[in-house]
Amino acid sequence: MMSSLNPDTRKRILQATADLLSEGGGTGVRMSDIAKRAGISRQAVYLHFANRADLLIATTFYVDELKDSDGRLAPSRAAKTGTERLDAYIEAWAGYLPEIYPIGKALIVMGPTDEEARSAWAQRMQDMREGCEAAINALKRDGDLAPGMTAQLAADLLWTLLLLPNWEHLTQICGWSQNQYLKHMKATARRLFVLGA
Amino acid sequence: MMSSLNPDTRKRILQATADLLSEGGGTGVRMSDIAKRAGISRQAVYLHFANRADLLIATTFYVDELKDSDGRLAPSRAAKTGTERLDAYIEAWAGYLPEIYPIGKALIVMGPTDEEARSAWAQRMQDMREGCEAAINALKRDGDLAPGMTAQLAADLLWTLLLLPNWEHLTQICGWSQNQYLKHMKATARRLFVLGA
DNA sequence: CCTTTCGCTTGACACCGTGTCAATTGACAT
DNA sequence: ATGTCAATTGACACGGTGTCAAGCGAAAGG
Repeated sequence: MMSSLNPDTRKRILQATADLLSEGGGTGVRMSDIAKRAGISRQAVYLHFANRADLLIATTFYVDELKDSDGRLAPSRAAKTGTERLDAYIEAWAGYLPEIYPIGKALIVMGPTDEEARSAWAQRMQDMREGCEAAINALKRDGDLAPGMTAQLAADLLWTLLLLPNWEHLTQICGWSQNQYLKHMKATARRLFVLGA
Repeated sequence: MMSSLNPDTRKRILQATADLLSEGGGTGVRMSDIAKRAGISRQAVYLHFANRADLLIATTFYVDELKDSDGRLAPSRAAKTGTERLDAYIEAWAGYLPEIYPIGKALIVMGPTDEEARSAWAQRMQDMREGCEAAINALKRDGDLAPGMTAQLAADLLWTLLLLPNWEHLTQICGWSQNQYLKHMKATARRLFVLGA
């Protein structure tokens, strides 16, 4: 339907969106700003994307592709022990977070007023939960899940712990570096979920 | 400055705001909705509150007063051991969360576009951090802080763990009951912060 | 060389929610 | 009766999203 349009222009829009969101921390970016940055008219943006939510969602995929986001998960899948898998998964996610943060924040911000944006982000979070479950299940398979922890409970907790707003809070309000985030999330997860840690 | 206006009307506005936010989960409440519910004109709301952020902030105080929010903290302050204090603080906060949730969410949602809303909520979170620090410090005083934990690190983690979006996520997405939230947060905090737990 | 098509531009406009303003009403006091 | 005062009414500006119609320039095809 929109296949007749210039794919270069489309890419410039996506890049402009990603850039502006990064600069603005995921907020305060209007359609007109994006158009200006891409060097086209505001209306031309609507020739390529139905609306703002649509554009933001397309930008998440653009960023994923650009940064090879799922290549990042390979070490986690390759891990032998559950503990290794937990570590590797947190490492992958922690690396992904700063990349997806601006656009993720933008989606979260528009969530309350836009069902499309809300459900697109919710879908990503569901995917992320599967990673958490897989790590926890590997732990359980090894008999290394901490006592008093069901797989369900542990997955819920790990999932919640790793949510983007927590990363934002720890790095921006508490002043943690990315390395500290990674280190402390790994230590926290071990302590919470791994038997005798 | 606005003291000449009818205090009953002011109260009706605040109550209408609190009610509507509760019903709407903190989103989708417009000035006109509030006015209608309070039985006055939209403009009359502006006679009592300078703007939407102002009204929301006043509503937080109204709710605090209505629910005796700081009376809730007494058990925490009275706790003898650090572990007791940690438990009591989480209990107090967990009881507060469902009450403040709708209006807190509304403030969070408008944060990105309204500095007044943003900083009002940030202030509440700073106050909450002091409670976290006090509990952690009591633990440290008792020599019961888990090894590898500095007071700073533990306070950051506890603070983050208890943030409103996490409560929202656990109760609304993961389906935890309020009792489960309370129980698992206490268990998680003990496991993370208390020596040999 | 003329015409069509295509990707984009230009400018106007509707909609929504917030916030502002001026004129007015109706009740209650002095 | 006069004034004061809370609140009403209706109009309007603004900013951001989304829509529409007309036009323009370059490239392609006869």
